[in-house]
Amino acid sequence: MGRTPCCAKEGLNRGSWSAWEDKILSNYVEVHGEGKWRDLPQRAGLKRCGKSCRLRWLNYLRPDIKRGNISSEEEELIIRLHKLLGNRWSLIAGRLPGRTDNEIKNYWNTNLSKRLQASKGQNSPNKKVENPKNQTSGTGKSSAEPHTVIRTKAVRLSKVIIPRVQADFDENPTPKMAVPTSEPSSSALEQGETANFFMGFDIGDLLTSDALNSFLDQDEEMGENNSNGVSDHFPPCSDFFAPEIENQEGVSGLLQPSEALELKTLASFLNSDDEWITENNQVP
DNA sequence: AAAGACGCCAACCGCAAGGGT
DNA sequence: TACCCTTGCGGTTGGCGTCTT
Repeated sequence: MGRTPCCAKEGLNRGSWSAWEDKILSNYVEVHGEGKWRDLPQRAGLKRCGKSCRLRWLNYLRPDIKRGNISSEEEELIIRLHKLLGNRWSLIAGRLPGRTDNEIKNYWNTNLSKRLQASKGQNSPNKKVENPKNQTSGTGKSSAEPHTVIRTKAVRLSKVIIPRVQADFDENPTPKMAVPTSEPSSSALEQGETANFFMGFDIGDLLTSDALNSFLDQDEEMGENNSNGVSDHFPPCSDFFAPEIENQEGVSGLLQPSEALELKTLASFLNSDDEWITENNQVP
């Protein structure tokens, strides 16, 4: 017996939101701010569960939501970030201002995954290109062909995972992907300036568009990808990001303030005595 | 024109983390 | 330490519009 759904209470509305409900929710959040979602429906006078309200606000009603089609630039970024991050939709969405994780997830499942699958099929002539109609990712409505589904748990990132990196930051100040070594390098990490680097990239440089692109390009070049399209050579990039720190000023550039904070957090983590985990999940 | 198949996407679900007590 | 509550995440579903036959 599973847990009763959050909207199972009798009398609560489900399904599509009416314009009237949207207005009530928008007005309430604009006045009282986000948060306290559980109490919100009662306070606002909505017959919805808090979870539903939160989702509606985040995916549809927020004022900074960008409407309209995904541009080619955005699409390219999604593809590259997915290659790097896997199905970390919220992280990918964080790099596309105004886009939601749900929107990107849908766009990926309905457009990009099929297109990439088809192009892969073209690259390997022995493989038959399957009918895209048989490849809907999750509907279960039309999957006549069996296919492998890579599933990941929905988890929040709570630990910073430190890669084993070359200790040559001092000699190579220019952006360069560090190569994992057999031993974690403690000497470089003990030095203060190491905190300015992230996998061999200058953290300040990573906050610019060009450097981020360079970073993504080099990640793509890092050896084989696994079946999920994620580099096996390094753990997913997101594993290096620490949780956001509140009340710090962001940094302008392609990255969003929270991402800048993530890098800042990593930088401070490199100098901390907190838990260290290598790419093999071993504490050095 | 009608019916079935298909595609898209908003919304829902279950799970996990983190904070509070 | 254990439990509860809140929040956030990715996977999945259902409804509706469009396309095909």
